[in-house]
Amino acid sequence: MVDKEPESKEEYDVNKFERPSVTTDVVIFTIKNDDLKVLLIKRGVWPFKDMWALPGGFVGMKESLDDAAKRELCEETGVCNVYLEQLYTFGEPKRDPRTRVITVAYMAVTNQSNIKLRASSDATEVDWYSVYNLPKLGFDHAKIIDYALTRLRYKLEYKPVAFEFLPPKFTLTELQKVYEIVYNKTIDKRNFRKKVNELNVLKDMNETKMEGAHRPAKLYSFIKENFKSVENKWIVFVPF
Amino acid sequence: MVDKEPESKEEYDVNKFERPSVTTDVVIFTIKNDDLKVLLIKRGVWPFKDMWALPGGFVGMKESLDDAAKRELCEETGVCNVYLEQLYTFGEPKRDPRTRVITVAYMAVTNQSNIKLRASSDATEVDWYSVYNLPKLGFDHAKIIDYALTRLRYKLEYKPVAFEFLPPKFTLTELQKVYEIVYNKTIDKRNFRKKVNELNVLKDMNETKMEGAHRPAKLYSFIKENFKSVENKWIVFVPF
DNA sequence: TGAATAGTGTCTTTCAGACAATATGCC
DNA sequence: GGCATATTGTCTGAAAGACACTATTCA
Repeated sequence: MVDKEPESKEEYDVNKFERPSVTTDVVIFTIKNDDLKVLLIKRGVWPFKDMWALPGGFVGMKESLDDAAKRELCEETGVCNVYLEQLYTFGEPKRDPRTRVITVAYMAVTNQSNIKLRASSDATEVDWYSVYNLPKLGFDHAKIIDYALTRLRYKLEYKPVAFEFLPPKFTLTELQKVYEIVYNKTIDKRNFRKKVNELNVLKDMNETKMEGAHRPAKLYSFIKENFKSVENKWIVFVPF
Repeated sequence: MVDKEPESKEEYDVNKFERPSVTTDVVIFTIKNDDLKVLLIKRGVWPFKDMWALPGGFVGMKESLDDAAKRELCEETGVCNVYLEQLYTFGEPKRDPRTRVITVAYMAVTNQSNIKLRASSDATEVDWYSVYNLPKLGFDHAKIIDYALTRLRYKLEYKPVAFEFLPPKFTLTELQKVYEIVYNKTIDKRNFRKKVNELNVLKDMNETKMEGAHRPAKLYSFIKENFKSVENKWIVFVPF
């Protein structure tokens, strides 16, 4: 016996096939205490109860993947309105003990100030951890963070993501520190400034920042419109 | 009334949440008649019946995403055992008129020889189309192909994907043509050979290929083990 | 020997990377 | 003046890019 082929939405049987669950998980980076951190939540429920994991959750039937990632991050951690990009989709059949769960991983970047963490019902604790010193993680989240770090380093080479780590006004030393911390290596100050200058994407704010008994530093802001990724190459310090 | 929190797989209710469908779609590239082509199928069923679309289909509950992409490509088109990499996941709520369908897009590359196309039950026709002259496509598949082409060009800069377009033994002119066709621009022959030579990834097969009344060309093969993407940069002709 | 493609080297320019002294503010 | 960080330019080596002639085969 052969089923009649559906010819419209009304005739289409949505329950014909068994379906997996789809979640989003977000690796959110920030810089705090001169260290690259990711936000983790301590799970309050089975599976991996009491272990740390990435914020994330099920995708609603009527929301886009981007919206789901945004919503989950905001709900679970209080981190809202940040730079977000899709990374990779992890779908090994056994990666979640509950059922078949496919997760669309996202990467986010924010500056540390103005972020007030909050714990949700699913998470007993929320905290920043150094990417170089992670706790034991549930699911395949260690692999996801590893992937996100590779992407972050790669992305910083050719897109102006570094500014997402900084407040709207920043000094050149602060910008350099972002690269140094993400790449975990020191950079020559003169070469750095030479390259940044050639890009013509910074606006001198005619303000200075003083902190300590030394010469104050000029403050700059990033002019997004001036950035041309096709014509100008972006800063490349660590080729992969 | 509050549900008891599940503490094991047995207590977990997989049907608590409504779930989307998940598919894989594959953009497979090849070079044929000096043109970059993608494989399309003419849909035999609703929706988008009689329009062209990417090969793909629903992910099985017990197969990985990579396996699903491989299987669908092989089943629907007869193209099996090829280079495959995950691209991006498209999940706009209205992208499929049947129901909520999230698709994990893949990119594949193969050489044209040895491929015998076959049509499956879902497809009335299977054929190669120039990426520069595509027919009207169903779903958001035009966007997916566009994304794939960008990735392909980018990937060719730093990974040895070009060889996937070629048979095991090839001439330097054939290799150069791959880059010229993918980037849609001409390359200087001497500069190309200089760069390829510096990479030390080719083995002289001590054979020649003759076709026509002119000097025969040497045949080479690619030595995968010699390729070091971290130390050596790969060929970069068209920076993005 | 003419037609067609294979194969080869030099020069110039650009950019990355190494490198150190002066400037400015606070105490 | 001492301390701490900000700011600035030159030189060198490597690699990209422009460019043209000789070699080999067949008809």
